[in-house]
Parts: sequence; C-alpha cells; structure tokens
Amino acid sequence: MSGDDRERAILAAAEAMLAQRTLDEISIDDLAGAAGISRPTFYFYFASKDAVLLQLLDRVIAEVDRRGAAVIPDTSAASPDFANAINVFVEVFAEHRGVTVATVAARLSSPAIQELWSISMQRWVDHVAEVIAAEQERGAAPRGIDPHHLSTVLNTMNEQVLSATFTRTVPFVPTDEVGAILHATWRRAIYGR
Amino acid sequence: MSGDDRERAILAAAEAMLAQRTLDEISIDDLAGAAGISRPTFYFYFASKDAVLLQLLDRVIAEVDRRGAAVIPDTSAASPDFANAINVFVEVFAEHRGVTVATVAARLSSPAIQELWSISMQRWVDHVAEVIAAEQERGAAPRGIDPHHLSTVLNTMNEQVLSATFTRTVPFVPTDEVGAILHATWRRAIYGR
DNA sequence: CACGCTATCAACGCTGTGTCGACTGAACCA
DNA sequence: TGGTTCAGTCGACACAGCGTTGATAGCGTG
Repeated sequence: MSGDDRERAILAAAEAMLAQRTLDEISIDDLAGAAGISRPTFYFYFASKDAVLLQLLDRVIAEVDRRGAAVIPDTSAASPDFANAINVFVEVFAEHRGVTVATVAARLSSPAIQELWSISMQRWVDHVAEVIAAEQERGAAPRGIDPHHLSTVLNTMNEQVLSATFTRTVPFVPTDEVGAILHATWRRAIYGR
Repeated sequence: MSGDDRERAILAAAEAMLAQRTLDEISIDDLAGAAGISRPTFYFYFASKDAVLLQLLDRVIAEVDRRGAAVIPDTSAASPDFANAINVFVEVFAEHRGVTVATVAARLSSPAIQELWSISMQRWVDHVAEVIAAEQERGAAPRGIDPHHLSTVLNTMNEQVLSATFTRTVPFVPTDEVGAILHATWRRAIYGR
C-alpha cells in the first residue's frame, strides 16, 4: 500500500466514523488503527485530527461551490432562484452530515477550520448580499435592512438550522422539509413587506 | 470560609474566566486554584467542568425567563411586541456572553447541557409558535409556513447570530445593531407577503 | 553500492482527568 | 469530657490521549 493510499484510507475512515460519532470521541489511535498504521505514523500524514477534518471540509466546500456554480442566483437575473441554491447547500451538506456537524463543533476550537469555514461563509454572504442589493435596486425587494446584514443572518440561519436538523437537536425541523422552510423564510425576509 | 462560599467562588471564577477564554482552555486546576482549593476538593463541589457551566447556564436562563416574562409577546395582544422580547434575549445573553458562548460549544459534547438548553429553546419556540399561529388566525400574518417550523428557524437563527456576534466570528453583524436586524428579519419572516 | 527519501513504530514525556484513602476540625451528643 | 459523626481537604495514584524523538527498514537512483 502506497503513501497516497494510506492518506486516502485515513480520510475515508474519518468520514465513516464521523457519520457515527463526534470528532472528539474519535482518537488518533482509532483513525490510525482503521487505516492499518500506528499512531506515530498517523503524524507522518496529518499534523492532527483537525487537519484531517480540514481536508474533508475542503472537499465538501469544493463540492458545494462546484454544484452551486450552476444554480447560484445571478445578480442580473430578473428573479433570482434562491430555492435551487438553498437546495444545493441542503443536499451537499446532508450527504456529508458527519463532516458538517464536526465542522460546526471544531471551528470553535480550531483556528484553521474556523478560517476555512469563515472564508467560505463570507464568499456566500457577499454573493447573496449583492443579489439582495440588486433586487432592492430594481424595486423588487423593499429596503429597510442592509443587504449585507440580511445576507449574514440568513446564511447564519441556514448553517445552524442544518446542523440542528442533522443532529436532531430539538428543536429542529424535519430533514425532508428543511429546504422548503428555509427557502420560504428567505423569500419573506428578502421580499416581505 | 464555608462550603457555600467555596461553591460561589468556583462559579464566580468560572464566569470570570469564561469572559476571557474557552471552557476547554480552562482546567479544573485553574478553577480550583482560583477558588483557593486543590483539584480533588473541586470534585467535592462539582462533578465536572460541565456541571459548573450547567449551573451558570441555569441562572442565565432563569434571568432571561424572569426579564422576559414582563415583555414576552402575548397571544391575545392585538399586535405582539417582538422587539422587546428579542431585546431581552440580546441583553441578557450579552451580559453573560462567556456563558452563552461556552454553552453553544459544550452542548455538542455534554448531554446535560444539551438537555437544559434544548428544553429552554423548546419553551421559547412553543410560545412564539403560538403567537405566530394567533397572528395567522386573526389574518394579520399570512399562512404558508407552519408556525412551529417558522418559530424554530427564527429562534435557531437568533441563537447562532448572537453566538457569532459575541465571538466576532466572521461573518457577523455588529453588536449594537444585532437586536434591530434580528427583529426586522423576524417581522418580515412572520408578516411579509 | 551508497546516498537519500519515504515510510514505519517502540518508547518516552507531558497534560489533564477522575478516584481512593487518609486526615483535620468542628459540632453534637451521652 | 471524651467519643462519634460529618463536612471539608488533599496527597498520591491510575489512566487516557496527545505529540515527539530516535532508530530502523526498504526502495530507487546516480
């Protein structure tokens, strides 16, 4: 087994385990064992557990961006399609719920994860803010809330609502309705009154 | 110094430290030291760090409920006052931001904190859901989103937006505007279109 | 064939947690 | 007054998990 295979094995083991338990219920020994190596050898491939999660998160974010590029609401569109964009988020994060949930927890303790998540969030927030501003510009959406602030709270809402739904932390909204509920709330918050 | 004094000293030390650093940057040794006792003696008073946080959180929730009772929107009110209710949340949690931030982190690992937070959230969600339902009933708010689901996403949004604001985790909205922004978003989400 | 590079791990030291057993002193009887 | 109880205290231990060091083994390549 080559080095690349080992690295892949660690990542695969981590994602599989994260589907079952928290990151800090997983020891480096567990990961190493699942990849067929000893703990010190783990450090040859990754500097820490967080570094593994960081790489998993990086993939997930790349997938969101890739699948999102096709459907992300356009500033120039007459009536931007938020529903599809939100659906991409819901679907991709649901497919990787272990990584998603672990990220939400780990970003509070790991600066690296914090930063990666932060940068991605900012990109999404900025883009949505532009779309909202354009809608206000053309009179389709009312002014009254700063587009960037509104975009921030809506994106933050999505993040936490999805995390709660995935972990079934009451109160939460059902998985199969979460996309529709979020979208309806966005539409009202952006276009309402 | 009596036993009760020691217990109070531990709680006070914990809240003071939480204003500066994370719960898991605080060791039991730190808490014991600050309260003038040794680590084993700490266990005479609390079963764990989480138990200390649990008690601090309990107080904060009690304060929210006490100060909230006066202003919580009434189902029978002609036009419920969400602004004041949200302000109570913002103010009380801001006064105890250390405890608030630690709670958001610890509930992912501590079942006891999870449960206390969960139960309180559910109470707030249920109450707001009733108010929304009443508003829909009397025709002041449009139907289209289930009141309980809407209440869930709005309360979840508040929780996360406040946490992000307190930790200054970008993207976040400024502290002095967060109440107004949340309230404006609630109003649109409940009454909009 | 020797040099360097990848890959590996036994063994170590460290930090933090939680427990056990023994000790102290004050209050409360008998 | 002298024993008993009990809240309060801590030294010392065992343990889990992290991260590092240093030594080793194999493989390719000039």
